[in-house]
Amino acid sequence: MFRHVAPRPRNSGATRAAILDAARERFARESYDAVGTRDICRDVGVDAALVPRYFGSKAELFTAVLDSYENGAELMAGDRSTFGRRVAHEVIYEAMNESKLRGLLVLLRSVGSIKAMELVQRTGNERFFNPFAEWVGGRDAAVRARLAAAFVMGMVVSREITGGFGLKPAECKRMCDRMATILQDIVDG
Amino acid sequence: MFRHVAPRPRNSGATRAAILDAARERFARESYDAVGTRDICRDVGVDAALVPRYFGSKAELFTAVLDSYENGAELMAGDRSTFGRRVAHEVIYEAMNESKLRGLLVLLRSVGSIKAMELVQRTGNERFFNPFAEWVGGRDAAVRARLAAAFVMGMVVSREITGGFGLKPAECKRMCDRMATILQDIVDG
DNA sequence: CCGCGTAGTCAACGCCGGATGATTTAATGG
DNA sequence: CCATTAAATCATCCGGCGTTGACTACGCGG
Repeated sequence: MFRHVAPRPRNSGATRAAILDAARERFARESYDAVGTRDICRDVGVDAALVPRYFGSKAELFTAVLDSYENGAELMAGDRSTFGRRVAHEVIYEAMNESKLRGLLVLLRSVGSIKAMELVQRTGNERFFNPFAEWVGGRDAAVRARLAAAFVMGMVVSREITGGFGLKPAECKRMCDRMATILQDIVDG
Repeated sequence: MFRHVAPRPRNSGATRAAILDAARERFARESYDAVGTRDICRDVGVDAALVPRYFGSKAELFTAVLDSYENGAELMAGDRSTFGRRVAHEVIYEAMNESKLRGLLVLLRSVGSIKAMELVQRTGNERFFNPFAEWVGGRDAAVRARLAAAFVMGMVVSREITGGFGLKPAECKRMCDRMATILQDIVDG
């Protein structure tokens, strides 16, 4: 047979990075259990045996993905006074595929798999909730961070469960406004 | 060998019900993908071949579980003016194992499995969001129902992801109060 | 241009999932 | 008390999973 595509140049570093990238994509769409190493490697065009070779195991690849997302930073980037509006808009209007909040998706898709939750819990606390609480600051920062983060995650989950919000554009706008207000109130104190 | 336990009396209806019950339990704790028919049937003490026999397939057993939960009703039962306090307390303090909100767990554990989401979407809309929106009532009922439900689900997810809230009792109480206020505000208009 | 080291593939393993059809076991009515 | 019928089990299939170790082929230094 003819070779129709250029063969990937042999470069272990680049290949490893490509696998990590494909894994980020996959794990943002489906849970740890649902994604197979064969799926990931098919996306890259390499053999599945490279996962244990480059990462040790599927679980370690997953934690590498978790570490690759600056989970907290994505929420915290930007002006503080527009936090509510910014995040609400992101959650409701932006396709999560290209959203800055995709790191959150990886986290919340783990709900339901004991295996995945074990891998996620440390990241969830150390890398997301704690930094976010610090950013929130003020009285009861941990509490308010919890509330705000939960609201964001809940909206995402709610949308995923029903495949979109099923609302008219005008309703969507009002929902966005209200979500923004609630979030901002929480963050402001 | 001796027989140590009394054999289950042969009754297809009761056995079917027992399997459904065990499945409710399992699917409230782990996702569709993570739970195997063998797990469920081991809980009951019967052979895994009974799942396809009595329910057709694992997927149909799962939808039977979804239908068995009166998802909306659990949120809506009780006095309207205490909705916020009631639900907040339920989410934050009650072990989800015996909570009336367990039906919700089954729904949100599906986030992460395309297979499960296909099975869940209709239930999510028809059996949860729509009735809840009707119960909420008033201006923008659908919007406000979405917001309230998302908040509840988010708090559950957030707690699961980090294995508890990691807050001091006093903080927990303040979080509960604030959550109650926000929820009540949404439901009130 | 050749050989050596390594990047990548390949075939296979062991395991576990859901499903199937034949077989055994228990309850029931005559 | 036996025959019939339904209930439950058993052995098995098929496919997919993550992982392994042996193999192949590329690319670079001499």
